[in-house]
Amino acid sequence: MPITHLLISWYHESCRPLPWRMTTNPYLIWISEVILQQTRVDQGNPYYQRFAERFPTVTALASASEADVLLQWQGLGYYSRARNLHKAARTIVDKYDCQLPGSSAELIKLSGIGPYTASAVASIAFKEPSPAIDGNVMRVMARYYSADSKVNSPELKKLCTIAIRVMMQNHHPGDVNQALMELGALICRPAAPMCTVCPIQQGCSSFSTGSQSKFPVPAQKAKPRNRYFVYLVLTGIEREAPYIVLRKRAKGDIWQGLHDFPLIETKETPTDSAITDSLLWKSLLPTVRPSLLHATYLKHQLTHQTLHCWFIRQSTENLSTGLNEQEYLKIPFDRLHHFPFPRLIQRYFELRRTMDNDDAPI
DNA sequence: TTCCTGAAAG
DNA sequence: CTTTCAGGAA
Repeated sequence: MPITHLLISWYHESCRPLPWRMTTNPYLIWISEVILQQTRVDQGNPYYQRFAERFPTVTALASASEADVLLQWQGLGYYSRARNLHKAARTIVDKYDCQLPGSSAELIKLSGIGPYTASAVASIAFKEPSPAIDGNVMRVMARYYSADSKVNSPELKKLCTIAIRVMMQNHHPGDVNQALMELGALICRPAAPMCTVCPIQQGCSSFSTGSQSKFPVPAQKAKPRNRYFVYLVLTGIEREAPYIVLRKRAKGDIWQGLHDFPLIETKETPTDSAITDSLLWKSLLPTVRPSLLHATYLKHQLTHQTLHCWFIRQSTENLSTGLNEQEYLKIPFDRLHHFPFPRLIQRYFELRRTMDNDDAPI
């Protein structure tokens, strides 16, 4: 029995009944692929369900505001995926007559669709024989061929492309792509692969020499840089309603389009005097003396940055001057759930709720 | 190179 | 408990 047959038979018997496998709707297949980029199935699944319900068509997605889309995406990370999804939906409505383009060559022109997603969608939705090569697939192939090229290298991608094209000659391209990804997720896992139940064990070079753990050869990883954030958590009461001051994050840095608090960033571990010296503190609270010792500290790890964050609570009664209302938003507590926040800020809110363990959400 | 998070590993 | 890891596009 040829290896590809064994793989595809295994896939048809053992594939998980995931919601996006229950549809032939190219739009929903696209959504699921974007959500699953850099995201595990268990984490992405509930997001897919809610997203598909809230935005059932390209038109629905294109009609929504970016903030609405980000709100649905809140907590998933890599928020550019949500912004790009929204942008691409508008392109599809404006330039493609509300229909998802039917080839990988056209799909790849859309925001947020790269070689992997273009091939995945085109192969699954349109039967195009285009290999979809992600980290899972590269791991499977590197082990199968004991390939020395590093993960993500052009060499390894080329090897994958050629081998998978051959597999697609006698099988549904979407099944071949999904079978390889499913094998990588369920059997040929990063650690402790389950070679004893692997459908393509008999052809696997690494298995034959017991060298599974040597492949794929890892790429070198960059070291994260440290950043130091001092957040001012300003609360007050206006017209009997408690509010908190938020700031929408701008372009050119992390979390763009999401919300956090007025921020003092320092180059090194902040000191109380560094805070009083900052422009923001001098303009808002020149008579108040900050204490980092009494601030809430949270550490937050991103791919390329380690954030060290202190949260200083102040009542806005102490404010010397008015806030710039263009930049800073006074938001009543009961409207906070309309705003998308990064996980760090959600964690801060959760922490406050636990510490106060009473009525106030802040 | 840069973007984020939750699960896994230590 | 803290740190590392997995996962594509621009």
